[in-house]
Amino acid sequence: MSGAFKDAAIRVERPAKTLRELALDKVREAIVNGYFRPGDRLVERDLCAQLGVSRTVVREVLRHLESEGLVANRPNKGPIVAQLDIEEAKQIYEIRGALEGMAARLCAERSSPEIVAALEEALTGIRNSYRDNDMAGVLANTSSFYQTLFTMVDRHVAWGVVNLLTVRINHLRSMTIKTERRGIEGPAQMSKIVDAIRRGDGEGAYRAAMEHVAAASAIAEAVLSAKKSAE
Amino acid sequence: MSGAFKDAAIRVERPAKTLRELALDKVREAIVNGYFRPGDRLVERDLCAQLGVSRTVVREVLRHLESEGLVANRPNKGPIVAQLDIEEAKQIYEIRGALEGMAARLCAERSSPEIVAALEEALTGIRNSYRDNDMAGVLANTSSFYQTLFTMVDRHVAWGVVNLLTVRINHLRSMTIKTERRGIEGPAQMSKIVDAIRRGDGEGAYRAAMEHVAAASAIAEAVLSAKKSAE
DNA sequence: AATCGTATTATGGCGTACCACACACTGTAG
DNA sequence: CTACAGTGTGTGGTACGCCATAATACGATT
Repeated sequence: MSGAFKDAAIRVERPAKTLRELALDKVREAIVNGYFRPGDRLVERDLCAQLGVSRTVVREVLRHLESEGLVANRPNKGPIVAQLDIEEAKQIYEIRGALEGMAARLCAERSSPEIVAALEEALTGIRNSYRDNDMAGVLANTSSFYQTLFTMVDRHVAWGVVNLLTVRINHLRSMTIKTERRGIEGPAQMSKIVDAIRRGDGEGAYRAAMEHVAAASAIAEAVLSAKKSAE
Repeated sequence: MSGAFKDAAIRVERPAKTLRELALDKVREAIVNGYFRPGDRLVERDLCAQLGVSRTVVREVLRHLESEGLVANRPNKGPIVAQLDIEEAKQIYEIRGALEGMAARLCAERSSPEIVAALEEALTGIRNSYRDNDMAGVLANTSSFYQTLFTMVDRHVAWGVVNLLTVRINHLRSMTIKTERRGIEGPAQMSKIVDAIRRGDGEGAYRAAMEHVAAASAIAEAVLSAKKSAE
């Protein structure tokens, strides 16, 4: 074997993302970070102009986002940015709890220094972002923490599900993490997860993960109902 | 108020499914029941002819199925029917276990005669379908059983997730239910779930649901590896 | 004859133009 | 003041064309 080629390490790494994928990312990002607000209409031809692509592409993007739950399609009236009602949000948190709990348990059961180290690295990232008041960083590192939880035990499908659901509550997440004391409690709860994993305590890791999500859910519910009554 | 119109009881019941939705259902069905086999190419222009719709519609349908995981898109080569590898199937079963277990626990915790009755009705449907050797009926009624489990406690989002994942393993399901003795063991396991719910035993319902899925997963794994080695 | 370069084909990616239909709005006539 | 017709906006859907790329077939050169 000629050594250098036995793995694909030198592959040219095609940036050949199709226009459709680029547009998809743009619009999704625009929705999750609030450029388009829930209830806003997404007029195809307007999007064409804003994105600089054709209607064909825009339509495919809208379909895709629809199946992700970020966009709602009203028959004969066109797509709008999906509204998140409180009931749905609670269910999403509940599902995340079940799946993240499952992943945490698996991590604990096959606990290893690598897993613990990777999780602690993400956790440090979160603490640093809080310290620097970098809320976008907090979100990113939190995602990274959970991604580690799932991928360390090769649960890519479950991670995909969690990721899919998470984008739908993204603006909620960005509100919960700004809550008073969350900068201390959040990392503390995650630290409990890591501790349980370190000592191989599956049940403890499961419960700790559930509790963390439950706390986030409670805050989200409070925020959401506060916002609702303010309208 | 003019009385007869105050509720929408006589509403025309929108036949207003768009062409796109019809086409989507057709293609999805064609994939899950094996008309298109894993690995088959899905040539856009051919599908246009077969479905009698335009390329725009076909493309949107393919994108949608891609995000459902039923279709895989190879860059610059076009879409094929997704191949299901054994690892992914196991993960899907695992997730179903976590979510169905969660739903079963919730049903048990707020146990009511309605819930039990609805579940038993679905269970009877399964038994009858087995008796009549109606395998399509078994699948439909099994879905119905789980749908009841989720919707009785208003977990529509979780049901959506399970449903989404289930279509990806549909042909596996149709193989597992044909397995010897499954016609007896399957309903027996589900009956244990209902029993636990009836007596309000959340933990028992959770475990029974997990066990049922685990059994299905084991059979699926056996079937899949047998098929693999046969190739 | 084997190999290498080139033409062809198949197909996806993308854009444009067009029509039909549903809905909201608006101004006008009764 | 209301009913209604006209109008504009926007989606649903179709047809067609162009370009880029991958695979294959074919032909030329050594």
